Amino acid sequence: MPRVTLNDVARVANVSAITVSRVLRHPDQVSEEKRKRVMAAVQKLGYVPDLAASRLASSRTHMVGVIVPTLYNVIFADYLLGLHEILVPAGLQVVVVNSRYSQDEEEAAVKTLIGQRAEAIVVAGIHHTALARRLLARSHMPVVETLELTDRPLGLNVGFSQQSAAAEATRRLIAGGRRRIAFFLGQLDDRAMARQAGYRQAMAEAGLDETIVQITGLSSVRLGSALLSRLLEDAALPEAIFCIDDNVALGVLQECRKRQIRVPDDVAVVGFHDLEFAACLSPSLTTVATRRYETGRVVAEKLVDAILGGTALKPAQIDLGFEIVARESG
Amino acid sequence: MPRVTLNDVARVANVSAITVSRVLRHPDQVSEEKRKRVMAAVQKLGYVPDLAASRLASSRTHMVGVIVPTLYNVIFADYLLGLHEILVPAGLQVVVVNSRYSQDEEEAAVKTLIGQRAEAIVVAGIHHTALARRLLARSHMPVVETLELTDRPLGLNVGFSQQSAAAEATRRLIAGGRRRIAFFLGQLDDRAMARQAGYRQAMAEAGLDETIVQITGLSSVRLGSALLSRLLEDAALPEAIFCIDDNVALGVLQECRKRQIRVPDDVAVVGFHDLEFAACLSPSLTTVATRRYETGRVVAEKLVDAILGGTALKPAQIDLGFEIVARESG
DNA sequence: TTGAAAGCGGTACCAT
DNA sequence: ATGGTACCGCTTTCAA
Repeated sequence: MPRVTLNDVARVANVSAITVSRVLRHPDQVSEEKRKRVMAAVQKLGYVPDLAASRLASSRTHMVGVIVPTLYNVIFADYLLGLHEILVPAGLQVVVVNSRYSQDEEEAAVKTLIGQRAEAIVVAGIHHTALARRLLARSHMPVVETLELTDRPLGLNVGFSQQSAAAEATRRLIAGGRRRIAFFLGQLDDRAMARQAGYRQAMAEAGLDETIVQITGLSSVRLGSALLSRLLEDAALPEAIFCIDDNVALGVLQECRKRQIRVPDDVAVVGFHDLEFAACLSPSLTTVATRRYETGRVVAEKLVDAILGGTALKPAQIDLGFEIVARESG
Repeated sequence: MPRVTLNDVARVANVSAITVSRVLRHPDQVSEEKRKRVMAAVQKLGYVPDLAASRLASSRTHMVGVIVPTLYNVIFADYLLGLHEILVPAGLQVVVVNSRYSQDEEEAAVKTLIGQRAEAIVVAGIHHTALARRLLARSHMPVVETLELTDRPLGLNVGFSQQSAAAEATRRLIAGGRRRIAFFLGQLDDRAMARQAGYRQAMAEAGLDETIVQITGLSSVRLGSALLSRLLEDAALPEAIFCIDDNVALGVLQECRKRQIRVPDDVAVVGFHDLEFAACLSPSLTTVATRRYETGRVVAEKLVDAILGGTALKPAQIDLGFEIVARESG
């Protein structure tokens, strides 16, 4: 199946190859007559330019690579939307690669994106394999690490302190008079680890004992339900439960309902992320609002400046912060 | 910033360029001594092959393009996971492009993917612009349409009948003695339209009046809550509410709780998709289970056969069906 | 096992 | 405004 090439179009339109190329990229540099002939030929043949050839000749790919650990979590959808909304209108394509919470898959993704000669790489998180770090550092391309803060950024770093956010939320519960506060989580990925550290820090500051309940697995509503059941198997109900995220918190709320446990009277429940449903649950969910969408936008704006301006991305750290949103659940 | 090329590696390793290429792709065809020298040079220089050049020379891209309308809906995460799990081990890269529920953006995505010379295109849905259809038909590449069934498939078609599923769920409510049944939805995308048609069909069959409440927007928990509030502004509570999906259903359940409306005693609530949380809500949610993950796997298996086997994708229609899951809510 | 040369499909550069 | 030519970085012959 012979593919339609620039030369095929040129032959049909009876012009040179370069003229076809110009019609497609700078139509105003070509006379109207030839332009029409070329466009007609393009239509007729169903010609679509080969981006690999274009990239090889021009060394432009118009492509930004974005590595995320999962697509199961709405927070990444928010974040990708923010990136998308700025990059696409600027003529840059967003290529999403899923690393499935594996540093090795992340390394593979980095190789792929460098191999594709992406014009920038945006990666969620700050922990990478040594080789991935080395490749990114050498790649001479703009690199952005997001959603956490790091002391040794590879380039730009936009996010917030997961640990401070968790510590702050825990301190608030303590200030509200709750003493026995449990921390519920699923898998211990980087961000979960940072939040757990924040919880432990706040508990230690107040001289309180930790209660950490973990069942490995992606965070989910079902997981929240299971975590509460697990805890109640061999312990009394705590005064508060701080959940790794809102999905888990929703599961806890459902399980409380099933067991006739009153929230917040019997137990306070706090989530993380302020997903869209948090405000309209009954009771509404107290949580930590994070700025995923803004993160995407800020990153994208910096990248557009750097890529289209042809300047290097200035290394910097941008802390977008977080906010504790107090609602009915605790 | 001069990029490291195959020739740079060859020079450092003191071999020819083609030998470096062989070491990277067919290591067993090269003597151990040279192989070691080459690998050392690759490491030292941080060489990453240019995929555009490779593609141009070999006409293989190892890339499958997948177009989805949104990343906000977990059903697409399930579906992508199924695709991922088969394609990646087979050495094929999954490139996800978001069309944001726009046929024009879908057409742009098709152009991009054809331009990238993806080895196959998988698109969610069966409605496309005329040009997108034409380009796909001409592209000579395997094309798969998913998650719905169509009479005129472009190639392979894997999914289920959204309309039948919705009609079936509605009939079940009717059979349970419910008469005044409302249908709640957000935006009227293709799949929403098909489900609405199923609801109307079942209501018409039974000679019942329709009550359709719509507020444009992505489906969400908040939307479900708003839809019930809207309905109750100028109508009595119906006997049942069939929601466009489980998120909306969850919103309805929360709003019911807030208003002290008992489910299923006062009103039955039915969702769509059987998302992970449906089973552990209280009351648990009756819904229509759909097979997103299996869809992804089946599609991927067929593609692997076609691409690696070098055979054309046999046009066919695969109906994966659906299942009504009766739980406490209705 | 190894290498030289041609060429994949475009674009940059320089003429005309 | 238009075209000729070299070349982007790699792989595919084909020969040695």
